[in-house]
Amino acid sequence: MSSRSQAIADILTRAILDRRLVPGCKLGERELSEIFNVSRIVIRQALIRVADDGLAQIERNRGAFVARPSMQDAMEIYDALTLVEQGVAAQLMDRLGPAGWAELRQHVERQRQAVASGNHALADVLGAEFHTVFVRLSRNKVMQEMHAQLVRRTTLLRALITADFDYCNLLDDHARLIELLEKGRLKQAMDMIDAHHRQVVRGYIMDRQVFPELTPREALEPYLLNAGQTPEIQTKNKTGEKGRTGVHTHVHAAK
Amino acid sequence: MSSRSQAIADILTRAILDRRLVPGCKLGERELSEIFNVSRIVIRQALIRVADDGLAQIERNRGAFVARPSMQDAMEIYDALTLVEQGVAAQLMDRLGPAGWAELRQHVERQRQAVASGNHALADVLGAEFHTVFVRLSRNKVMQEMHAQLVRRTTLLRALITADFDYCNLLDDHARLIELLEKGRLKQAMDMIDAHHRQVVRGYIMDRQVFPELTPREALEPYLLNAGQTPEIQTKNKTGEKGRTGVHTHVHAAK
DNA sequence: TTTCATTGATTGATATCCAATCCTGTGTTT
DNA sequence: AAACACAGGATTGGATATCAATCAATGAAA
Repeated sequence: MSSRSQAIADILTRAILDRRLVPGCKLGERELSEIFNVSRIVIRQALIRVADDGLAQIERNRGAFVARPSMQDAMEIYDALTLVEQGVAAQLMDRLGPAGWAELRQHVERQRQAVASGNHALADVLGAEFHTVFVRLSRNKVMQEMHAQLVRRTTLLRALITADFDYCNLLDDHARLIELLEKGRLKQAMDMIDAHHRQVVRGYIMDRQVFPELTPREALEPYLLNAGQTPEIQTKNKTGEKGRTGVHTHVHAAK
Repeated sequence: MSSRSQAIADILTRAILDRRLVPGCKLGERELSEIFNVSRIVIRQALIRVADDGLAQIERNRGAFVARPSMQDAMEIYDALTLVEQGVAAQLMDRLGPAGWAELRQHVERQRQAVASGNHALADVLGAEFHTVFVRLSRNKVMQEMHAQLVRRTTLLRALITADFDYCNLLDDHARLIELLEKGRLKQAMDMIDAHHRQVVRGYIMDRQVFPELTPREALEPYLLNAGQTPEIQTKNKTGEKGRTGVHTHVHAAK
């Protein structure tokens, strides 16, 4: 197993992507160290990792906060995502074998079945996963990691916008993309990817107020099930928190 | 000013890219902490940053080493770089204004003058910088950072290969790329980028033995000029290193 | 009411200590 | 002599306590 700071960074990442830790939420070292029952140093290392991934930002002498990407950031992220997926599409058109196309079609089919059976949660996951599978078929780990990071950041964006529609569930887009690529119509496929993402960005309204839904402790509790072996700490916290538990703004105010 | 660990990570990165710290070189925490005169924890945080960037790898309970990318890694990195630069080329063809084209041409011209005046060092830097300028003109910070990371990794690769030719100095390629893009010949431009990179990878011979050219202390000394204020530590090290200074393999043996 | 100063809290960083793990050298056994 | 086992050293991963620097918020003074 890797280091504990990596494990904690993974949990924080999950919590952010699950929108349990919302953009602007303060990630205090002491608070997190008490939650995970580790020292502040491990937390710092975890925060460095999360910040390097673009999901948090560290301000000197102020602390770490869940990232609040701007509209400009959103456009840049989607532009980059478009670029990567278009490039992968071009590569796959040349290099992908029958087994690969079959896997893609099978994935879409599974999602179709999920939609048909009313399992919207699964359909959502499969819809988002399509892009990941798509890139994985390029058999390029470097590109996979780059793409995955971009996807994580788009997922974070979805905490800041009013999502009118589930863009990932556009089954038709995915199915048509496969069809176009197999027929060698690269230009049309790339335009579709571009339109796909442009449509999403156009729907963005980023002035939505983000307010604290959960405290970090509440947000992170579900991820600690396996490692929770110190109720003593929790009681200690309850008794030791004194008066500062009252009103706690967990949202980083815009400057 | 950012944190100390970030500054040290930057220095380590520079030293790796300058090939003063060669692939496989062990980056011991204690040794680095003595070199930079900081605590081991700061070094750990710096190493995490460098490793996240792909220039080092951390093995649990064994320590950090300068990354030794495989031939497979090299191909994937260049594939990704090709993909990104092709995508940027396509974007620039649509969106770049006259000022942008002028900047590109001016950059090539400056490199041409450097070559003409025999300043090969400057020509090298400008040649490598061309790709960076190219991507910067996309005005997409996300993509810029992604591209910069890929470039750093290719730079690391050059420590592992026998560089028969200076691929970045192919002035003609750069000039022709601009010309093609301005004329709207996207397909040809993209093929040129692909050929450019493919040519480089084909020239790679990665079974070159990497042997320790410098100890970390020697490698990092030039970067410490501004912050060097503790000769006391150095003398203490000299007297305190005892017998383990003898033969020290700085190269991580291949498994 | 505005400005300034003090105080409290948090971060950045150090030093020291301990446990776990890896590497190595030595000694023993076959 | 070769293979194995074991013990010790060295290094990493981590905890804890402590201190300085900085930010934020409160309260006092003009």
